[in-house]
Amino acid sequence: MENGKVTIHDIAKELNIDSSTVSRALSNNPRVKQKTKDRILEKASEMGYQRNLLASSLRNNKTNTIGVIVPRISRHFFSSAIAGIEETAYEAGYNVIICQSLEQLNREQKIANTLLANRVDGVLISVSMETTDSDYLQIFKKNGTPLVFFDRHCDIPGNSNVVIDDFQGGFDATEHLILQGCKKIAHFSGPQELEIYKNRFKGYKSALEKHNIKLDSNLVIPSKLMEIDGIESAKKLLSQTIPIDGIFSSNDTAAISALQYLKGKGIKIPEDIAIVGFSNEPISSVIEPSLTTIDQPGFEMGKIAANLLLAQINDKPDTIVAETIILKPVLIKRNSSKKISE
Amino acid sequence: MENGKVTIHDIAKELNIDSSTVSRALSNNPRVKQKTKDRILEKASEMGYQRNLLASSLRNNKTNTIGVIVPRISRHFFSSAIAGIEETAYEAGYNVIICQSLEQLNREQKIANTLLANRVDGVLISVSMETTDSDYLQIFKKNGTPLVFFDRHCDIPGNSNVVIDDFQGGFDATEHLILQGCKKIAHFSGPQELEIYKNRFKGYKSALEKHNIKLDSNLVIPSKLMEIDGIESAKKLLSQTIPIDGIFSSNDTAAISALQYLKGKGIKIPEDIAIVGFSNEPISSVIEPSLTTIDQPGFEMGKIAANLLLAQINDKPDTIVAETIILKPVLIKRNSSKKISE
DNA sequence: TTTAAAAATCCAATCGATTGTATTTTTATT
DNA sequence: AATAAAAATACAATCGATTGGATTTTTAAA
Repeated sequence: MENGKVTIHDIAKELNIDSSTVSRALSNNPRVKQKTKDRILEKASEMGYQRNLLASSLRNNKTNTIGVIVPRISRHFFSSAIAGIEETAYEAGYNVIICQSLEQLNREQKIANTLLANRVDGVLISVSMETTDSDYLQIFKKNGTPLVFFDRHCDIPGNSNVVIDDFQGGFDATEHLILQGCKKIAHFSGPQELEIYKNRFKGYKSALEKHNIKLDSNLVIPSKLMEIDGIESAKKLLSQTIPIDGIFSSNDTAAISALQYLKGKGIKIPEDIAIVGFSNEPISSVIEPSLTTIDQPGFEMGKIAANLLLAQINDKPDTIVAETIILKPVLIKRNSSKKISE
Repeated sequence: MENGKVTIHDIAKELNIDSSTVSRALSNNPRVKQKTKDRILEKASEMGYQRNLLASSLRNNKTNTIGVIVPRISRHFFSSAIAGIEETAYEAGYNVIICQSLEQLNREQKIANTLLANRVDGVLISVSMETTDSDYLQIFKKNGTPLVFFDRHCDIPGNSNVVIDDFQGGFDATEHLILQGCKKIAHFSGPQELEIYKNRFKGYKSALEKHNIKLDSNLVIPSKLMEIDGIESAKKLLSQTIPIDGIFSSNDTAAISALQYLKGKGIKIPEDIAIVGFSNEPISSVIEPSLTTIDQPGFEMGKIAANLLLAQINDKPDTIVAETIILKPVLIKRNSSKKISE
């Protein structure tokens, strides 16, 4: 009371009954008579009672909370995924704790520990660019806390993932450029330790191969695909004096900054160089020329991932089966790659 | 142990000592001999011990966690503010729970209750567009939980706020249009129950007055300033047959969708109609023509708001003084308003 | 060696809600 | 009215960490 918080004991004292009866009344347990329930409920609201979830969770060994770790909440794909996660979780009576690693491994590790210390019932994660070593994630298995990857996943046996078909996405993006007439297609690749970037690169290679274009490793520029990296990669390409006519970037961020840089250098997009990105960030439809890209269904991925996680939380530990759900990517054709009018 | 979670009692049993000694050792209490501490610490890490923060917080009546409620995490301004909040909070040893109201009052209320039930030590809030009645926020005072507003605030006596000078921002935006030669300036206004939109509107009126332009209430279009509202508002303006030559929108979202709509209608921006937005979302620098807008220092606001909140958390309840910190807005001149080359 | 002081450790209550078991009260039956 | 059955409520332990006070052990001084 003094600290402003009313407990079931305060209510019990006021009504001269036992706190266990109050507890049962508040959770509508049939062991309490309706008349008593009414008295308790009224007194509770009169006193401004609010259940202490810390005590409740401690006793029940369940927090009804799931944690979400993403690189950054400001990225449209991730905020869409979070929206999907929240919708699913709220419907099932779960709360969601959102955390961002800011692409830093050490932050990601700290967050994971904090979530576990707070005894979340499960965690959804899309790992940072630095998470090339996923050993630390073993702690989830040790703790018996379900973990589900979405989008940026690690290849951990026995773990569930929700991803899009990155290989197909990379293939479609690259083939699209080829069909538009590009012969010398560069690729902005992300950290190859991450499955998604590895697979997008594989898709790129496969499309080239299909169309009998030889892979030129000088045209593959690895980076972390940040804004600055797009510019640096574009510079590098220009300095190489190999005349390229297309770029497939593993994300929109780098594609957009490269596009702006190249435009500033007087290079015509798409006439001189066609560009395709990946993710379909909102900015990609606004920039001029608008950016051709691969759409990732963030909201849907979030919902599916949350459903998978909730299933694991409610299943018995032995019953859990690892699932990997692969969604289809969709090529969004815009002006940055329009060499041929259809 | 069976559920995978090691407790201090498990460690105590292993070492044949009391759990209170383990607890003290883990928090480096001088009452425990160094040699014992070493044994305990080693055993703890060997067993994979992790402090149960639920139990700890319950006992200490402190969670070292603050809650943040924003309309949407995907808005650049808010994610910047969150970054500032997190930086400040982490440095001070606090965790942050991020929640989004999605501009819905009932969601905002639920979130507030959940945060209180989870016994966060304090809350930072930027209210939804629907929060025209802030009565429910009284629960924070009743609970003794510090609450600090940032950006979208309510006028609650005794509460601290961190805002920018919205009046000045509205004034600067409008005067800028006037100085560019606009005579008929429309205004997209937000919900007038929210202080920020009221003040931006006041700034608009004041600038008109200063330059002897009569306010035409037909040119003031109220809405929730969502993407769709920008388009609807633009349509409405065009249908009125009053020839306008400038628009000051209370946010970038509506400004941008209006700009795109008008462009689609063959109207030249800025030659026919000049546009100024508010917030400096990243997209505003990419769109063509780039959008003149008012920059809001989100990161800085987040840091200041978090510092205010932390001070309140650590102060004695009687010592708390309500503060309202007003930051200066900055006009970012871009092409959407460039009628006169300087 | 005795004894006081200091250091180290243990005991037990507490935080607030939950729940199995025990007890009391009410209702129904004879 | 007596008694069994059922309903309602009370008691007490528990979840895991913390902490004031009591007890034991160690160290130092006499």
